[in-house]
Amino acid sequence: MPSAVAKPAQIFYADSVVAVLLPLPLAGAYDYRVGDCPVAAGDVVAVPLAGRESLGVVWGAGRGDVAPARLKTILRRLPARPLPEAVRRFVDWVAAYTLAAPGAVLKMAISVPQALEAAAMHRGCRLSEPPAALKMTEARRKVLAAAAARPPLSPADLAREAGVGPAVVRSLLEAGALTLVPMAPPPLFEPPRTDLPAPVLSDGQAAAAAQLAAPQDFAVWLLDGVTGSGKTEVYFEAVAAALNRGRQALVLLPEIALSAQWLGRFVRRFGVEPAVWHSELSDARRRDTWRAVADGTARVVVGARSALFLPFPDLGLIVVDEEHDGAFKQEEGVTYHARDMAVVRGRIGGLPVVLASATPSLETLANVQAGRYGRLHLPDRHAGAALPEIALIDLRRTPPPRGFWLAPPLTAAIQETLDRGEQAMLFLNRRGYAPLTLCRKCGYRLQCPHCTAWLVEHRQAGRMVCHHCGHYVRPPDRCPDCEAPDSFVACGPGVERVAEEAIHRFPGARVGLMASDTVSGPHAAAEFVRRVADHEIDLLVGTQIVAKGYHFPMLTLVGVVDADLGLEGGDLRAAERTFQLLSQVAGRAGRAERPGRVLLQTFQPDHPVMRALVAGDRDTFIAAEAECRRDAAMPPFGRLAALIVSGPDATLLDEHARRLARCAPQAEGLQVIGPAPAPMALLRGRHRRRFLVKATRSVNLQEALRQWLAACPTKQPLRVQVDIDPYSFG
DNA sequence: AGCACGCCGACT
DNA sequence: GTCGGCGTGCTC
Repeated sequence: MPSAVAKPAQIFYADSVVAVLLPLPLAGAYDYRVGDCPVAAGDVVAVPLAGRESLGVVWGAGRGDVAPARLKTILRRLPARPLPEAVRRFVDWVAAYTLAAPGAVLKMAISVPQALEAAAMHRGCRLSEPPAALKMTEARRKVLAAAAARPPLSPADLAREAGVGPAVVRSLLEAGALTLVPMAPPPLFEPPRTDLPAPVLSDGQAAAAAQLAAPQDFAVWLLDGVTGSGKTEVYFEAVAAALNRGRQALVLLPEIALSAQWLGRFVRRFGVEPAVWHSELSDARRRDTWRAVADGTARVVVGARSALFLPFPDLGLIVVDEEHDGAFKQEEGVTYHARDMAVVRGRIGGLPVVLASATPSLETLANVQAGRYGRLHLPDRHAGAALPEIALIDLRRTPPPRGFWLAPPLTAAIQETLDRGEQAMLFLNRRGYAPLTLCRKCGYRLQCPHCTAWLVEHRQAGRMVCHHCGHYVRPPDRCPDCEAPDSFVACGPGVERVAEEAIHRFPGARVGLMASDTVSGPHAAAEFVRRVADHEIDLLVGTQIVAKGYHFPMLTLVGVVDADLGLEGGDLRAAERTFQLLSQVAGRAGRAERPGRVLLQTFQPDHPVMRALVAGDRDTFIAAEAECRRDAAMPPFGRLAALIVSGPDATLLDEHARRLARCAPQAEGLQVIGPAPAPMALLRGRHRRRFLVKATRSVNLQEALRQWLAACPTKQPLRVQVDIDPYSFG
């Protein structure tokens, strides 16, 4: 169903009434009268709102449910490109699906107010008639020569080109030897080149690439291949094909800040950097990137989940890499799953969507089985590299020495690896020094005042930190409860403690610690990755950020300190997620010609996850998981929504939760469980209760929830948050 | 999301 | 007697 057939946009003239969607959490679009300037759907406009001015987007004809006397008139049309129809339909669809206010979803699409105003005028330096008495210097000569040889450049660029300081250009402008003339802004993104030599693909890769590169309307493909099988090269060919058809392409990655290696691969294939989109962009960069996407000069965007809401006028491909990754689920504000919404965006835009993973989600595999998605399988590691050998260390039989966390078989393997001059990695998905700190006299634990959580000691930072709200305190000198001095003792390992142990056990080795709080920001991460790649680090200790996408040729041993960690807590997806995470970590070991080895420390060597990892038998494990979910009518075989009610006062909250329970929907195929304390019963100072709503696939879950919430409205300061398809719940 | 309106405590 | 705290409610 191609939607590329452009309908001529309806134009609304003076005095007609249009609906304008405002980027606010309102129930719907507001009607406004059109002023002297005609507008069309998608136009960005400024409108009066409660005595102020707000931006908004013309959404269509007015709804006519507000008295004409109350209507206000659109103030002006902004010079931004109109929001494409596909994006507007996408906003409506996401709002209806997630039960978010349409305006709240629109806000994600026009989150860059400065991008909507006229672009600042760019000025370039051009040679003018030199004044008679211009004092000539070497630096000035260089600048004038540079200016003569080129089209106008900005003063800063001209100075750089001439190899002089900016003051020289300024003085020449003041002297009148150079004048500023208006110029087109320099392009921020060069068009990617598709004519560079593509890497040599294996037969399997080539077949998959050919399938993806073929012209197609909406279709979803699972690109299923083990770590190192060359999925990236394959989807790059799909990107190249989209570019050759004159379309834009979007690649979603779970952790954009950390993928300097990914960018390097892109540059090698396409000769230029793609446009990058994530939350840490500077305001100016964000504004310029948004505009470049809207006007089509950004041909390829790589970004985190929010890039899905960029105003692509001509999107021709979406790739979701590591599609199983939980980071695609947005949990705050509008709760949506970027992988699922990518599929929706593809359907609306009539374009193919590629979901790539070595360990696809059960949801995606179920869609493959049902025939909704196609599957392209890459069975082998590229260039004949062997898959790592995975073995278990049974902590019941070979425990570490008292007070240590690395068992003898693991330390022996690390020593061998280091002796061979290779690198090893220790993985533990737990930040800080120890997960638990308590008073050895009275058992007192330091708790976060705003959350249901203990404070975690971060020894490097000298703080006790809450991992949920960021609250921290200095470690107290004496127990706040029994006042015993220096009585706190760390229980269990965090990465800092494992790093400490590694330094102690392997005195000659250069140990590097990588966690999201020890390498802050993209630059620090890139520098750390470079040090590992250049073998300035022998033994790498890290949390899950080391599991994502890096590949270090000399890294041949991966030790998982606590493979059981993710299995605690009885979460629906605990086993699936542990399998995915440990598979991904294991994939860090050995590539190219050096075989890798993975050792998992576990107390549960018979657990299906451990057995599947050792046997390399993903499919049997997934089939068993799927069977459990089917029996329990849980996703992807049934539908699920979570309703979190929160408020500062627990008593008022419980009262309202009981009220909600009384008017809970009762329907065939629909079951409401709760209220129960939410997994974080206190978060950032708000108490939380949760309902789970289970439904069969035939039930209109959104409609049932809408009616429920309408029948039992929630008043400030209480709040309800709806989470359709919740991802994690204890 | 802002912003005004409105009703109860510490100051000129 | 006022200034101001933020709870509540509205914006076409």
